[in-house]
Amino acid sequence: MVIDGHPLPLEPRLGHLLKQAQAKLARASAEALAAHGVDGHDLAVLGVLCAGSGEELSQVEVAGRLGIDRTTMVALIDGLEDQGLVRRRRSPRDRRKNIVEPTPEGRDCLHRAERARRAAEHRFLAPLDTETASALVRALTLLAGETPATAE
Amino acid sequence: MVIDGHPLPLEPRLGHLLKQAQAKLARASAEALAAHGVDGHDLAVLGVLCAGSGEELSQVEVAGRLGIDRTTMVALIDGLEDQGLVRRRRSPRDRRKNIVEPTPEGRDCLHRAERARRAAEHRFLAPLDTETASALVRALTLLAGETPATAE
DNA sequence: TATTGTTATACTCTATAACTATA
DNA sequence: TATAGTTATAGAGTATAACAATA
Repeated sequence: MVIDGHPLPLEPRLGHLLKQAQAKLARASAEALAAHGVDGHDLAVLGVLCAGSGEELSQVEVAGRLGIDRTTMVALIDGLEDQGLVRRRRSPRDRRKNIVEPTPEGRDCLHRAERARRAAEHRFLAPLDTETASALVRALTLLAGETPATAE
Repeated sequence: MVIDGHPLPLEPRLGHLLKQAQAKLARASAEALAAHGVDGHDLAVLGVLCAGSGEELSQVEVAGRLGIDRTTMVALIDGLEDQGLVRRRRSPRDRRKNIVEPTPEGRDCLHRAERARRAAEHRFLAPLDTETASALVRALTLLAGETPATAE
């Protein structure tokens, strides 16, 4: 990183670049989402709840789809429920499960906040031309994926 | 993220991709560096100390070049000094400053660990062809940079 | 016995405040 | 008064352990 005019101390490190780029986008997204009263995790949960084919999702199922822990999900749903964006109800078929459903307000919030997030992402990508931006997404998708287990 | 066969819940989010890619590379680098008894921060400090034109660097100067806090630097240097990889000595010209110098062991460690880190980075980039990989680095460099202040 | 929701706990990482010695 | 090094503290974020209810 260049600090007050010092030259780059090392050849650019991919790890640093990824970290800085991620942090910068995260800041921009957080700023864009703040106006809608949600953060990235909230938005992801709402997205999962509203994306599906109307199937009922429990807390662990939402957590599983987002790759976060079920213990983390509790506070997340608490916050969304306090804001009236989702509702919990016991599943009649398996009384251990909390079915989590978006409210109309939740669906509305999702649409507005998701638009804001996309706009922030678009602004973030503005330094790149369209082809470079999609090449970036393609490359990151390849790199972020699970490494296939090698036969050893 | 795809969890046990579920389809992608949302269109791929750039933020998630960046985070996952960064985390995956960080894990691979940490694993590669562990054999040399250092982590990424240690390596970065050694790199700054050994990169220069022989100029003496104090703790704050190293911290400034790496964009980390001077309070974080203390424990970092402590660890490196305990391992015999760097030495502290008071600057005779400004007795507030600790000049931090790499030992021969530190230089040796840097070279070996840096080679291991580069190899891990290379393996991480293996899913991409050479042109795509350099395009990725170029794109990330553009994106990670300071956003020029807009005239508003 | 295993799973779901929940709470409490611990642990990492980093940011802030404050102290000392020097300038 | 400002800076360098240091320590202690606090906060966010996340992982682990344990418990009650239910399967």
